[in-house]
Amino acid sequence: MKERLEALCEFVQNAEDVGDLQSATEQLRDYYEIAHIVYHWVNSKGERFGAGTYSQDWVDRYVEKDYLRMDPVILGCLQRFNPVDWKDLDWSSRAARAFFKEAVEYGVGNQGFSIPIRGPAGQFALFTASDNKDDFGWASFIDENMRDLMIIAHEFNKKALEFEQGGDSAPAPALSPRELAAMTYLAKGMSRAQAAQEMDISEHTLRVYIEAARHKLGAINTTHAVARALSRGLIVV
Amino acid sequence: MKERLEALCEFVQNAEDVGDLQSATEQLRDYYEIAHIVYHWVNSKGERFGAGTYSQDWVDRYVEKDYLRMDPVILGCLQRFNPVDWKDLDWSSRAARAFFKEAVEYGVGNQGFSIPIRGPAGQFALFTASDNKDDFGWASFIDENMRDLMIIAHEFNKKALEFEQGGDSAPAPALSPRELAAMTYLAKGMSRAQAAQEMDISEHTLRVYIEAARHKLGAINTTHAVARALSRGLIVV
DNA sequence: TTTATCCTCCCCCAAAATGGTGAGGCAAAT
DNA sequence: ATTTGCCTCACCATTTTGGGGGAGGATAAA
Repeated sequence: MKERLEALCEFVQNAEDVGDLQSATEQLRDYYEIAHIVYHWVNSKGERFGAGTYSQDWVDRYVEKDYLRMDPVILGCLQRFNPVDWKDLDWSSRAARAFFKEAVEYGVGNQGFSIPIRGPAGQFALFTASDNKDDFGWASFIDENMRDLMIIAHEFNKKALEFEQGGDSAPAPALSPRELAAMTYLAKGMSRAQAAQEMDISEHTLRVYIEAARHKLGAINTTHAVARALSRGLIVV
Repeated sequence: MKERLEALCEFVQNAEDVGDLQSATEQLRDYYEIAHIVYHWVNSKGERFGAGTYSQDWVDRYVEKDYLRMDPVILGCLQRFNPVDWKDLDWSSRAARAFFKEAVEYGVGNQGFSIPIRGPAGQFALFTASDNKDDFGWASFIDENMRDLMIIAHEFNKKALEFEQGGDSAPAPALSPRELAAMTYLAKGMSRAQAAQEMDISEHTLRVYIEAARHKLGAINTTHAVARALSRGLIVV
């Protein structure tokens, strides 16, 4: 059985387009003998992609109702690091319970397990397995397969990132040390005067760095430059 | 052997303080028979913690020289999603090569493998294994153990997050939709006037959002607020 | 139902940031 | 050896932000 999983991992690794990922989710679902496997991600431009085995009806419904903005699975995972069982999410609001009821009606399954994955520049993805099982059966399934699922989720995400970067590769301009320092201090909320004092240079000089960084980053003002430097992982606050 | 690994995973899971994580890195190093295992992380407040087997001399040297700001491993992983072999990083600059040379002299090892891990609220961590090996030996070590290392890294991070949240829970200030929109437009480089136009509200109203966001985020100016919103993953540009 | 949060609008004025232009010394890379 | 990039300093007028105040209506949770 493990060999089959290896093969599936390789299948994901060799995927050449989103269709292959779609196919991979179907194979995984069959392999695990559960209701659904879904992977979807949001790239740094806020565009969404998905591959999974949910029925088209449910996907349409989901998009139509803009459930993404209230789905407790999404909201919960956005604030979490570790994989989460759907049972542990916040279903307290009326809207959330109605949503869950509807999801079950559409065949999503009454049990679910979602793995959040984050990349640089705000990339966020979710890998989900769901099924109809009782609590005990689901718990033992998760216990047994969680780690494999995490590895597979990782493979999916690697691919998703490849596809994204294939689209347009931002060469990530390098900033000089002083420029980085300037950006860092500004990101910490210092004024130019304060940052200049911290760096022990004149405010005029500091401005030169800021402007240089702005140009390199293609930013139109300081806030924009700091945002880009952060997004691209050039500085850490 | 696998059982031993399981035991180590459990050891990490049962860690009660940073000292236990430290001890875990030592056991992992011995288990894998390599030079070093290091885990270090930056929490949402920008504080750094670490647990690992590097010599105190090297750690002191690293802090003293503020190598964090130029270490190609850190810089590279901040821009990456997937685990990376040190060989694949950017060592082109003179400073980077000098740094590497020095690191080797301090016994860090000439080969390394680092796994970047991201959590919500801008949490960022790095799990690193390093050793002295030739390219082939290292490659086969990585090939064989990468997945286990990823799982272990995940366990470390789970613990680190627990400790952080245990210390003092930063309640993760939630911004309202309009506040988020305002932050997003500002992060894109728009002026208040432009953002207001984009949101189809008066500039005065926009200012209310910006100030509300500033206060919620504990930021002292707009740039700071945008930086925090980005760091904490509240907005994506 | 009450309470809380959000959304929207308005005033004034001081302080800070921006944009454009210019210039010299120094180190590294080609 | 020449070019390129980095670090440092300066002035001007204009635009943008920041800080303080106050107020009404809608919506949603408790």
